[in-house]
Amino acid sequence: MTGAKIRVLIADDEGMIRSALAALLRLEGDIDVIAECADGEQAVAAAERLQPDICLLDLEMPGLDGVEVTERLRRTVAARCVIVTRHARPGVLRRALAAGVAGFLPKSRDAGKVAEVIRRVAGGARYIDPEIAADALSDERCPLTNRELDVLRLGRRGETTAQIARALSLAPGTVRNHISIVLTKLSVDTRQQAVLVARERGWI
Amino acid sequence: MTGAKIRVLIADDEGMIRSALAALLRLEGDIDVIAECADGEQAVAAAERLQPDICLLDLEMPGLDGVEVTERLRRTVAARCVIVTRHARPGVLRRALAAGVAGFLPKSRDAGKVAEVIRRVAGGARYIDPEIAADALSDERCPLTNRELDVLRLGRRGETTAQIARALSLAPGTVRNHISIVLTKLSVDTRQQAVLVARERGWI
DNA sequence: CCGCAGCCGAGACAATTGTCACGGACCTAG
DNA sequence: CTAGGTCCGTGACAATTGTCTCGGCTGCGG
Repeated sequence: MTGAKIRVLIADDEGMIRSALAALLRLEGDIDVIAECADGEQAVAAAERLQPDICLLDLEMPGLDGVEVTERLRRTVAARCVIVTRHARPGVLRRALAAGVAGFLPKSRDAGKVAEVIRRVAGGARYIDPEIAADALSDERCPLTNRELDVLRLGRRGETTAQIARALSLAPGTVRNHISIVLTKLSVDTRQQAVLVARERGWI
Repeated sequence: MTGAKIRVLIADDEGMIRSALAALLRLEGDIDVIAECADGEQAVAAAERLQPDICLLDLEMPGLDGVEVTERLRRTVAARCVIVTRHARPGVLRRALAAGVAGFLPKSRDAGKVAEVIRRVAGGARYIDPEIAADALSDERCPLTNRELDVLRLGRRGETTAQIARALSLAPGTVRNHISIVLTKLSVDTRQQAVLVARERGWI
């Protein structure tokens, strides 16, 4: 034998994929799944307690998302984090890299890839999905200003102008003005479309 | 041995879960995964060609969704369909049952459950997730009329009234009227919120 | 100090969206 | 057949949203 197994923590809010990945990884001789978590808080708590080698984190989770978990763990746990996500966009990748993740894999890839990435990352290398990385290089930065992002975020769920204005202590006219600029910058006609585009690109 | 293996077709647009489920099912001695499809159209084509015993269909897929695939196959293929979904709401279950699905399983369940459900359904029984079934009994029906659903669906992505009206060959006023009634029925203030609520409850 | 550029905030105006009252078509019970 | 119900379509009106122009503030390089 070549040494201890790689100790892996898995966090994903969707039970079916969490258990499926865990089952497949357990079939690998060199990997030991030591924890399965359904949300970010659980993942942080379990990681601090068990000190895994690798954390395999879903990006979209209630409470803390995968990148936020990575940030929390950076100071307290030596584990290297791999982010798995269904919405693999350049903006998301940038955010993940800034948080110090060691691996980034979209869920469109084959499940077998997961074990491969875990091995590479455990060996000290980083693994960034090449396709998303290429997109990230050829893609421009978010053209929206902070205030514009605030307004867009507050309007994410169809909130009315008046509600957004109250939440930010602004005149309604100002909110409409910001939104108008957003619509121009993203070349769309309604705030709902703006929200979709911004989400799509990982800006909100 | 007890007979031929159960021939299963899998359709899910998310590669990771599709391949993970396929890999796990292949480990079962009595199940044979004969096709993996990434969308509804592929699933229909493959099912008509291969005549599987069971179709394991994700609900959320581009193009045809799982329920629509079930409807298409009802006349041409003897396969029994199992729907797997991440948004398991009573409305969705009702729609699935109306289409004649034989199994309904939310993705929050353990991956091991999938093989169990496939066996039961292949044996002629139906399997409906008990928790969702209970919800469906105690929950009210969609109060929206067909036309109102049309309008809401066409406006799903923030389309403008004029676009919806053109798509349905209606006067803009009519579209606004339908939307107004929808807003009243769902007690919300904007069409975007109406879309969110309707999606949440599985009505669109 | 000045000019300049970018961002924020605001109000006036125009366009779009939401509300209301109405008429016609269809079905069903009496 | 007739009354009462529901659904669809429509236009007039009101409310909200989007566009435009403006002024104040800050930071930066002459």
